[in-house]
Amino acid sequence: MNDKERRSMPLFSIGTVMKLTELSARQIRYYEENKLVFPDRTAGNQRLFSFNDVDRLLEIKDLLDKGLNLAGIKLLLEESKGVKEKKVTTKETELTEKELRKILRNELKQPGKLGQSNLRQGELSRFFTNR
Amino acid sequence: MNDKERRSMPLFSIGTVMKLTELSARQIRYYEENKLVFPDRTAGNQRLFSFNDVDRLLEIKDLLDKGLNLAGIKLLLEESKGVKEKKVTTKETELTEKELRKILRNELKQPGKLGQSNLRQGELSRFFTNR
DNA sequence: ATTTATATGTAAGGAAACCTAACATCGTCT
DNA sequence: AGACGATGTTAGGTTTCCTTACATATAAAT
Repeated sequence: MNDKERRSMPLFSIGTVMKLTELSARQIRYYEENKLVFPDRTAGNQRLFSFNDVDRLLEIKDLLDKGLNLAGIKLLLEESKGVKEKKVTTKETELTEKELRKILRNELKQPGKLGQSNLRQGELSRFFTNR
Repeated sequence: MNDKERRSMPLFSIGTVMKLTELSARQIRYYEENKLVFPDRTAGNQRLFSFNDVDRLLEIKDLLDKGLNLAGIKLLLEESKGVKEKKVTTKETELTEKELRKILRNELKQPGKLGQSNLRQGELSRFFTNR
């Protein structure tokens, strides 16, 4: 079992994730609905989250606090996820990318804000795993 | 949040622990009943296990495979838990300790056996935490 | 060879946690 | 005012978990 596997193991119920991230169940499910996280499911269809999922949720929370909207966050997360898939940068994607720039310019002009959560982005996996 | 806290954080449902340890719910609850593990509880009385709890269960499983009984395992785990509390080694404790020796002598004479679980004792926390 | 004790399985009834879907609300942008 | 995005809340249903009790298999003691 390597580290990658460990961090993507489905371990946590939504209740535990709520405490870990201080997000509501509604929020977590809404982010999933918008393709920002992809928790596993039990045989009975209940969500099971991994360390990676929790980290991702903390990141989402952080970016929301900074004024981004979910569409922008999704693009950011996809982008950072690797420069792969560089092939078909369709018009559609181009538009949304332009949108992102606009959003970043428009919304990120009020820097700082506050946005302090119980756990910070990346902290969970740093704490619990070996890299 | 230090490492000790991390490892004792109540995180896992019994369902997750079952998969992690390959023990049945019955077994896990029975070990708790016999004071071998002490999982937390949610507000609604459902068990929540920490990394330490899971490690402990793996250790129990290992020792059971080696032929020890729960009483012996309990003594072993308490003993290794620190040489503190050395004060009142009551007659009662002495007897049970003598008992343990006997059990160890009697039952541990068939060494090896097999006892290979999915995860080995201590492995979980080694994998998931930084020490 | 019974009896006794230990460890585990299984079933029943109930409670907690979770699920989806729908509607409500609140703030921001147009 | 209206539309949209993000979240709250509620309802009805399902899954998971709880305790308790009884059954069983193996090993130990009588």
